[in-house]
Amino acid sequence: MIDVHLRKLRARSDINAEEEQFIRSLPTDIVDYQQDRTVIRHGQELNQSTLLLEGWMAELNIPGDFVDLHGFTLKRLDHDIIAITRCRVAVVPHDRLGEMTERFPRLTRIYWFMTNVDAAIHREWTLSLGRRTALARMAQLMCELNVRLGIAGLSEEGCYDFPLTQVELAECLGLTAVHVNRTLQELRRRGLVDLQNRRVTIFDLPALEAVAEFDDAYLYLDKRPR
Amino acid sequence: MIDVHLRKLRARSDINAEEEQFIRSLPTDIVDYQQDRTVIRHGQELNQSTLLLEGWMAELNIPGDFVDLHGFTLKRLDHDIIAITRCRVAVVPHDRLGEMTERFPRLTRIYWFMTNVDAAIHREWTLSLGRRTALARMAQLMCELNVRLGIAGLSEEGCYDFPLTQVELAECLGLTAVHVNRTLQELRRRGLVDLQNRRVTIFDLPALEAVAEFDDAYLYLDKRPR
DNA sequence: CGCGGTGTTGAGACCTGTCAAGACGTGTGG
DNA sequence: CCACACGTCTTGACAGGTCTCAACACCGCG
Repeated sequence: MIDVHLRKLRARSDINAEEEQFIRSLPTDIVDYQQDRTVIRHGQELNQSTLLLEGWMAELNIPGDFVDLHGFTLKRLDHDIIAITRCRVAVVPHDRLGEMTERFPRLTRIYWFMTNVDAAIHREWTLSLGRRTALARMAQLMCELNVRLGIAGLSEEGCYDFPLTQVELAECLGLTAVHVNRTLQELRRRGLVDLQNRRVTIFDLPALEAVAEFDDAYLYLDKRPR
Repeated sequence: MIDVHLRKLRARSDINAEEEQFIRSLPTDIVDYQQDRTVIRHGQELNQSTLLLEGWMAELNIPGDFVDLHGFTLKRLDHDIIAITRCRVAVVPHDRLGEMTERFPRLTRIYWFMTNVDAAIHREWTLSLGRRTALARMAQLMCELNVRLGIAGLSEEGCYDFPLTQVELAECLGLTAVHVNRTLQELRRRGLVDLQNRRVTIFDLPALEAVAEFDDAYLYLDKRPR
């Protein structure tokens, strides 16, 4: 179950057997959440982190993501995290992560790195919101998710499940639902991509990337010693 | 010189004598940059990080900020960093930071925490760009800088130096320079804040915070064990 | 069958961008 | 000292992207 997480790590860093074993020993519990459940409330004191195994959570967290790894050092979040779909998560107590920082410096750097990648994605969104039109932002989101879901093994030939409603999608993009609707129509009209029945189908990836001015540098997909 | 950085750390975490000594031993060099110099180019391979001691750098880095601490694990940046003013920095080789992760787990968690705070600030900006008007965004920027510069000892009674031109400010806020100009006039007209001669003067902080819907939770100013 | 959530469409308003021009200040060279 | 260039700030008129409000269609579900 946790393999999707290891896949995500290994897209950016090598993980040796000892490290893998430690990672696999991190969770103490597996918990399921119903759709629309508030999983983490902002301000709430945290002593554990949440590794998403199945389902989607707000802020576009997908399987394999450590949705509140930053909570390990922040000790509380300044935003809520909501289960967009029914979800299954692995619970990792902060004590274990603290132990990691004591015993596995390299793994610590790797997880530190992962939170920095999350931050880089948010920086890119900030740029996107400031400088791009709704069409380009939407296109970029589709491109980014195609890559991230591809790593998780959840995207095939430009098709992937996308469980957000247009209202939720609008919140992600800083738009209104009405404008999201019109933007989606425009993307379909141009033959780039379609979103129907909670599923994205990319017809013309190069053209979509061009509209989005997509450059995957900010996803840090190259392996380097960390 | 590095005291401004320690002040920033101590606003959020206790630092003991041994840790302080190690922090003070981190830099190997002090370097000056001229105004408008590109300090770090995106994509460039990094083996050192840059601790800003004096001056401002792009993305609103102020004295005390580790402008590319995330570069320690990312190994390259996806954006440039430019000296907005003449700057003085301390250079910290990644080897030393690597050593920190081996020998000082608590300090590692604290610096990890600091990059997560930077990320939280960017998340807040993302929200801001998506949901707030130009007026509210500008107001929030002034509020945030008042707090951050206050910690650095560079703000007094709501007055602080602010070296950005309106063009640069526009880039930060995702606006045009023309609209920044009009927004500044509106803020002044309302008696909230003024920006003249590269200096911000806040007349009515509570009202400014109200316009900005400012809540400093995302700056994580409370001390907790990390 | 009715209801709520979701998706779709239209009309008009508003915020912000674009383009263009001028004012002001500062430093440089003659 | 003046003339000039340049960056920055300011203002105006207009265009365009996005929002708001409202209404309606569709659909799964109780």
